[in-house]
Amino acid sequence: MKTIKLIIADDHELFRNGLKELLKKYKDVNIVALVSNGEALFSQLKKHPNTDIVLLDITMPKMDGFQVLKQLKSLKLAIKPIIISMHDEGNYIAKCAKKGAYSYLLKNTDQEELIKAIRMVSLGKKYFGPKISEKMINYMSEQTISENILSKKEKEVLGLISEGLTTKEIATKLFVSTRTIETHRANVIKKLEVKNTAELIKKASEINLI
Amino acid sequence: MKTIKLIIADDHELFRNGLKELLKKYKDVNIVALVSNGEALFSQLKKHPNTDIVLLDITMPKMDGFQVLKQLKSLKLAIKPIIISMHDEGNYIAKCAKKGAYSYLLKNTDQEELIKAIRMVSLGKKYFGPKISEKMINYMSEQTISENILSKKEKEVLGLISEGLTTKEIATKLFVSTRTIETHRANVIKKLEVKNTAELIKKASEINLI
DNA sequence: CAAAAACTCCGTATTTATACGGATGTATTT
DNA sequence: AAATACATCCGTATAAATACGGAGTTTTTG
Repeated sequence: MKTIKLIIADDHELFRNGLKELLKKYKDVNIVALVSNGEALFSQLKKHPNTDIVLLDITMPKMDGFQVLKQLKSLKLAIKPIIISMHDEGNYIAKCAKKGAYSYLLKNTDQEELIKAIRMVSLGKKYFGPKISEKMINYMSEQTISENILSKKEKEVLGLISEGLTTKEIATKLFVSTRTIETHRANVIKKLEVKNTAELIKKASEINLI
Repeated sequence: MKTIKLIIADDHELFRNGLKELLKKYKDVNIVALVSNGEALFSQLKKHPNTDIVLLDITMPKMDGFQVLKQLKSLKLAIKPIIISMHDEGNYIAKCAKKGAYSYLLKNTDQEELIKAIRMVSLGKKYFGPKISEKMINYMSEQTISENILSKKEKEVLGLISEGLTTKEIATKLFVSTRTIETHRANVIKKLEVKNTAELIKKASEINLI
């Protein structure tokens, strides 16, 4: 039986080592390296080019999980990333799926699901549990509201509004007339479906627009 | 040699079990239970009343770490809580210290520091590493600005503003004059040291006031 | 290339927010 | 008992935001 070679990438040392201990008992799994950030992962990948899977955390210093996924995709490496994250927001899940993750597990997953995901992914199949899939679907519907819908200028204006600048100040700063800024503001308020600036800033802050 | 009896409370199963595996090698540590939330912790404490230490995560369902600390304090149990969190914000650290935590560790702590903390705490000593202490001190200076300084009414008004209500609407809702609300708004703006409502909502959102 | 989206600008009227400076009763804390 | 902080209210004036409705110029994209 061929063993599954995997690397664990997580900046939490306790989690990383704990995971290693957990996986020891599975004889078909062979942990080739533990790393604490994306950069370290890539240098390990040079030493172990035939690694099958990387268990990847999203939040890491230097180079986070998203960047890693992007890089892996562009390099067309054979390694299959499984995301292990504590974030169950559709936001994150969708992003990872789009960027080529083979699986997305929460950190409160049980061991059975973890090993199941590892084995499925090692066979080239993708694994997304029912809860995760649901989150992603729910997310898609509201997704349209946030990132995509604001133009660059609108985002810029929104940012300046949130810093306490008035319409006039923003106009001066951006070398346009106040009317332009008023229009932008009005459009952003309409797009985010809020009543006024106060609610706008709250909503923008909730969906990480500022 | 007397063993240190401890319970692990963390809603991330992988982390919980991983931690258990990690601690196995230390013969002076005896894990009596693993739980995934605060409620479960207290029912386990009834079964194991002479537990020495609980390794406690902050973010948990049903009853989070903060609530647990509060409860432990009011019940005056002998068990000593060690917080293991991924949050390194002074906010969290200070809160835990105030609520009676014996130690605060980040999830990226190494094993040596973990066991060191466990052993020190088991002797009744508190352990806060240098980084953690520093964070807490930095936090204290800005702490005054946030929670303590807003009155109940001011917090209430702030909340309503953030929901997009106008001064007039808030006045009607709270059965007071618009002037009162205007004053509240003005005072909150002054207290949080911002220029206007937009920046106010942003800051309030940043420091979790809304 | 053509269509769609984004960016820019204009006017007017109304509503809100902000900046002043002051005052009083109540509750809490020392 | 005295001091402090809080909630409440008042007036005036200015600045800013919001609601209408319209239109020309780029830029992006299919």
